[in-house]
Amino acid sequence: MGEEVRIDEGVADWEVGLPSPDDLTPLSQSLIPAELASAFRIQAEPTRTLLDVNRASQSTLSSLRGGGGHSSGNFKSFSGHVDDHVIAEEEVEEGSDLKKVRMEESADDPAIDNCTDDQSTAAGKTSKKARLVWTPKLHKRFVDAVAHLGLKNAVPKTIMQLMNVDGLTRENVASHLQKYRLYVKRMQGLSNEGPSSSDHLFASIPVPPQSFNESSSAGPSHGNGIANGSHSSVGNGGTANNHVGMPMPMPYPPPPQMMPMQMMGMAPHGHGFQGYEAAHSHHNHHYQQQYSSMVQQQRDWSGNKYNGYPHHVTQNNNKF
DNA sequence: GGGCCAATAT
DNA sequence: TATATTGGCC
Repeated sequence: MGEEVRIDEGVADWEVGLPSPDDLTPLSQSLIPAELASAFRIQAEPTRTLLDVNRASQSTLSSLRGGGGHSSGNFKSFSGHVDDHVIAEEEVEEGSDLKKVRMEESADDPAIDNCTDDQSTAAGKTSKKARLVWTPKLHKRFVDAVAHLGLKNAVPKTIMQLMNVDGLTRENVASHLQKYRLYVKRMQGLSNEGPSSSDHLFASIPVPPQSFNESSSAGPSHGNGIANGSHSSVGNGGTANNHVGMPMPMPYPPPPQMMPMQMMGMAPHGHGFQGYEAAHSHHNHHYQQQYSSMVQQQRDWSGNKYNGYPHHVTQNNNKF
């Protein structure tokens, strides 16, 4: 507060301190090493000139502004503020796999005296927290996992294991699970009513019918109240809602063995994958959100095979 | 330690 | 707003 941005003859103060053009990787420069590109069958970008880049930018802009808008204006303006360091890469939902993009937060600026905190410390390693974005696909996997385990076993740890997603942590799942349970409870509560306008994500994927297997007897002597909620057991009684009687992903609990999903990567050979979900197509999803799927993170996603995406990022993507 | 949940932070 | 983190509790 109190910081004023003065604009003088087109030059704003905020420009001070920004890296000079020379320090930046020009857009016209390909960020993908040739070997990498060929490894992923990525067509080598024809060297672009600055002019090309500019032209492309303009056409992008005009298409965004123009009638090109697919849905109601829902695009993130880049003009805004760099809110949280989470930058999302648009995802092509159709048939495409998840992408994870890690943006390096130029946490630089040691110059900024009072860098209040954040997690400085850590010797140089500015590890910013990773924020996982639950894309429809990821969520689908999550729901499937929950469905496969009985409610009883659907705990963060097992869900996480079942999902078998590379950088996913128990905390990620726990957090999501918490929210998901709330959503499910709400839905069951008012057994008729569409989703509450929020949670488009959850609404787009039917919540699986209540536990099948899992002996109901085993009372969760544990503290949690989920199992024995006072609310009417949703059991079959619910009937009314549960929109589509969605075919269960899997009839019984045979180990689903989903194929590991790499959040960002995809097999070099492209679309052969996702067999599991492909089976049940509900073309009902029309999400109107930007599906930014990615995780911005700094920690090493141990287990990750690749890290980058052919798009940007990866500049200081060391170790290989 | 793991899990649940509510509240709170980012 | 969505996700993460924390604290209390079992």
